[in-house]
Amino acid sequence: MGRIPCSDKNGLKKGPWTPEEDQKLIDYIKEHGYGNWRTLPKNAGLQRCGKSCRLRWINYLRPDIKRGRFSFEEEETIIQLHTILGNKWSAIAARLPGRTDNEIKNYWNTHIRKRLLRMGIDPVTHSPRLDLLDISSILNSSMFQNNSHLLSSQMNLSRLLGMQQQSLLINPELLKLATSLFSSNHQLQKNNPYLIQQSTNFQENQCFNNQVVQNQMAALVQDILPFSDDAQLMQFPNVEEDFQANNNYANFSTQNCQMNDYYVPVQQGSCDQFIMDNMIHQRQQQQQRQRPPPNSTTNNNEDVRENINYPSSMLNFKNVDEFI
DNA sequence: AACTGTCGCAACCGCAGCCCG
DNA sequence: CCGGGCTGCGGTTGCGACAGT
Repeated sequence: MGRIPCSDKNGLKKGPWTPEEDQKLIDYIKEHGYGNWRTLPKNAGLQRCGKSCRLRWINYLRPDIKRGRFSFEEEETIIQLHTILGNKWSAIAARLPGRTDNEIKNYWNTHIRKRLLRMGIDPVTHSPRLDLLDISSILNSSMFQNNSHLLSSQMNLSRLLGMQQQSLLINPELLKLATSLFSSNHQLQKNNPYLIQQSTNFQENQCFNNQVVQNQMAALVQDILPFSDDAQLMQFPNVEEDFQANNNYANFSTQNCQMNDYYVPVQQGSCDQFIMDNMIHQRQQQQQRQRPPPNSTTNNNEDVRENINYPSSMLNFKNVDEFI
């Protein structure tokens, strides 16, 4: 595998490493440790450049390398970290013991990225991609009918869109984005069996989905009217309060929300997003316990993965600085 | 069986940033 | 401050494996 070996100007070998070369590098580093990659190949008796030696060691020969397929938890972690860090593969790898930046990068490009695209999620922004839904069908949608405060949000947005009709017509991309965000709640429920169908609490999901849409709508309004007071017309209710009151989720602190192994201090205004993230995390853990054991067949695991739709909140982190 | 297209991944390339004289 | 050397990172390449026809 890899490129055809070829010698460069300095007569150094390139291309795939042979087992003999690997052994030489391993033996040398075991005895002397690594460091000064420039002089290492010469000292180790290798016809390679230091860069190539370093890459081989870091990505393949290191004893703590974890080989094999990424676990579901690792996959989730990669997506979450990518939301925060972007293509900072080395930073992501630092939080995944035994995995290299190269491996994570390859896995992202060959698996996760494609899956997100299939789900209609932009792998770069982690937001729903623009679609071609008609605004009228969205505004007439019944998605908000059972939720009074969301209905008022809808009315506010309708008013807003009316006021901004001209600019939206001028900028069709914004119009598409608006329709996309309105439709995302419906799509979440329709296309997200992972999240919705396996839950025992529909109200909980409804609350979560509404929050996702509200957050995105709020962001959209800021995009549409970044310098206008009209943006203030969009007054989204505090779902966190509503949620805690109705569902007794007292274990979610408004000051510190646990995310995986991190305790993340967050600002009051954005904690609701973390609460939703936490809900998803707990639900995932619950579902994880219900999944087949890891030694079940690869095909089964693959089938499970291929049917997974990642919750939107998983792809929508806030308080990046605090998390890092 | 032969051909073609696609996928996965190891390895390379170029650049940016850091360090040191 | 400046320039050269070194390291590390992210993007890209290209081959082998595999699936589809």
